[in-house]
Amino acid sequence: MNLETIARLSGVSRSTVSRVINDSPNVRAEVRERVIKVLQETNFQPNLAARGLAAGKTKILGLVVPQGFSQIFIDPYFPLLIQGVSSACNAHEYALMLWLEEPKSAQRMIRQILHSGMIDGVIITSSHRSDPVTQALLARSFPFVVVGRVAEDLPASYVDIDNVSSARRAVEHLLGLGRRRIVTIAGPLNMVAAVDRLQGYYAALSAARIEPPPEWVDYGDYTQEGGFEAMQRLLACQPDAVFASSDAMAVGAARALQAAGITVGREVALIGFDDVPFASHMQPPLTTIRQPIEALGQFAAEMLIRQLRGDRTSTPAHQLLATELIVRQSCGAYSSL
Amino acid sequence: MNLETIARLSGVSRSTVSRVINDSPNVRAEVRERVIKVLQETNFQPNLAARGLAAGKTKILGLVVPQGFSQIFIDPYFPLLIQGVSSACNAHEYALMLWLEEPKSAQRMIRQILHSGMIDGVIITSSHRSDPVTQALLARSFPFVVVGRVAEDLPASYVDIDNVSSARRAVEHLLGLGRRRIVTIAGPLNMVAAVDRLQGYYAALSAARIEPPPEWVDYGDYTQEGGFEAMQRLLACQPDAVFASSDAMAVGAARALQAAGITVGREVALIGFDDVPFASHMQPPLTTIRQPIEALGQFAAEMLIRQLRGDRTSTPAHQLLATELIVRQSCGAYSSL
DNA sequence: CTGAAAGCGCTTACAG
DNA sequence: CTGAAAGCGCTTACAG
Repeated sequence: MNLETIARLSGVSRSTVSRVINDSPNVRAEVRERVIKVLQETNFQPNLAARGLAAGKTKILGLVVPQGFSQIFIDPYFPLLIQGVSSACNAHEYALMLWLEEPKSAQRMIRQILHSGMIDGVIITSSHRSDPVTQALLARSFPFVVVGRVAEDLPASYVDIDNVSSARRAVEHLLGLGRRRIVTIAGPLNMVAAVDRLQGYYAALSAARIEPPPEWVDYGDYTQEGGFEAMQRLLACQPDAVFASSDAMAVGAARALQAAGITVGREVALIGFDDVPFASHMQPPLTTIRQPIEALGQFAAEMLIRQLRGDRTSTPAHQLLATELIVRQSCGAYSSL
Repeated sequence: MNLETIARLSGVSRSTVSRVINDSPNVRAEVRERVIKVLQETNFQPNLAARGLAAGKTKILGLVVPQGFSQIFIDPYFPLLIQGVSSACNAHEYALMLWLEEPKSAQRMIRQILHSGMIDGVIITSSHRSDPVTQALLARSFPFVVVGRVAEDLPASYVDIDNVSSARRAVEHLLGLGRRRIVTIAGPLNMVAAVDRLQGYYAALSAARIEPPPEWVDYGDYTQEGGFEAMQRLLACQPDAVFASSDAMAVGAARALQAAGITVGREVALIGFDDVPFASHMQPPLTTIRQPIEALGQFAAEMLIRQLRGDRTSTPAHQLLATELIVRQSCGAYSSL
């Protein structure tokens, strides 16, 4: 079953069938209808390999998931993101290829993406100047979109949440509950999101005319252990609230607080960031900021598809999605219940 | 950069380069070496679209994830499975395409898989006789492997755990702890795994010369709510132990028990199945059976690749992987601690 | 063991 | 608006 067959069945040339399939305007309406009818009757699917070869377009998108990501299995970030990308692909008749980065496979992955002639564009979920994948994509001006904000001077489109204002909102919630000695466990500052969340923390305190001493800020690596250790150090500040910039670190912090005989939600209010499923099952359930992960994937795919349709030289697009404050018991808002 | 270029650089014909790339034996050793050297120097990647068109092979595998799957996000089954498939693909130089089933997209997905000329073979993660995807694959004898046992009379290769013996092991653990009134919450019996786990339950009791009355067996839909409701009904049997055939249902069961004032791990021992991350965070932590999910994905991909290399008419292969009993507090083994 | 040539199924200037 | 023809980059009988 190929174009030639469809052409014969509908009494036109192969070229015309191709035009109909690709929505070219240069087809007479009645001819178009005739061909479309045959197309539907035969349930025809053009051979993507041939199309890829002839036109340089395959209607296949790639998604690159960095290494560490898929290892944090308590966190459904990765499946939700895939879900979003996949549903956008479905909606736009694209197919999806997936690469989970492995230690030694980056070079081959780059080859497969850039030189296989198989992929129209790619979504990557982390990007910094030294990232070899980003490098390669930029060097060949291969179309791509990043999930997560990138440095200003990298000419790349991205989709992200507004980490600054989301973190600010979290801290403002604590302020609204009367908390004043609010410390924070920030993430690794080589990650853009970590920097932004810390900035949001400062912004909220500053607006409340609170100037946090340097000791109020400690750092973790986004893991429970990191949160636990940071919290132990922060206890010396005698905080009445903690903003942890990931739920995982909040879990660790809660453990450290409990170990010190402090009741979370009463003596110390605790707020996280992400809203992983486990957050609602903690004791006490964790107040946190929910990211629209699936939507991030969806918007990234749609941004990429738009970029593939239009001219590639257009200015990089940036899109920030809204987050949601999820109030549970750990911040003490319901402590009287 | 194409075969022609490589041919010129190494002083041979395009055909010979192709033979070297595809490990054809019909190349003189010194010529082969010369070509390989150029290949490495240029970091050449053959155009997969062209190869797909010419040879009908692309070195791309497909993975189909059924709908409900990706919605159970507390369960890392899906990311782990992808991880396994992906790492096998990396090891064998295959690339991976992914489809998450959506309500209306099955037909297009089938078209993309079967008729796009893009995919050498596909891994599907559920399969029953009426499944349209399975139907289509069988009808066209498209190469595929199933994760999860399929009915005897379906000529399909599969990888699975041994659900019967794993469930039996779980129930034997309860028996070994002196429990005798062991009830079970089975899964939906239209799922092969649910039937098998129930059979394992019967086998263990039968070997212990216990004949469970029909009331001891109730059913859930693998969700927490289902487990909660089933447990409420089972309370009338005055059980001293419960085998829930999924962790999610075990969580629901624990809640129902606690609501009835029963201490899990003391008055009633509880054991689950799956070992989702949440299992270890429950109160009390859940004893359960751990599945080697990542290995399932890996073995499925390798089985498929083997099938693609060999003749397709060989007998379907079946492979069962071992599970592990993870003993925590919910079964009461440590209740004296 | 090696090369020239046909062909895989599309798209797309080009000519009409 | 439509068709004949070239060409995308490979693989693979075929001939030597």
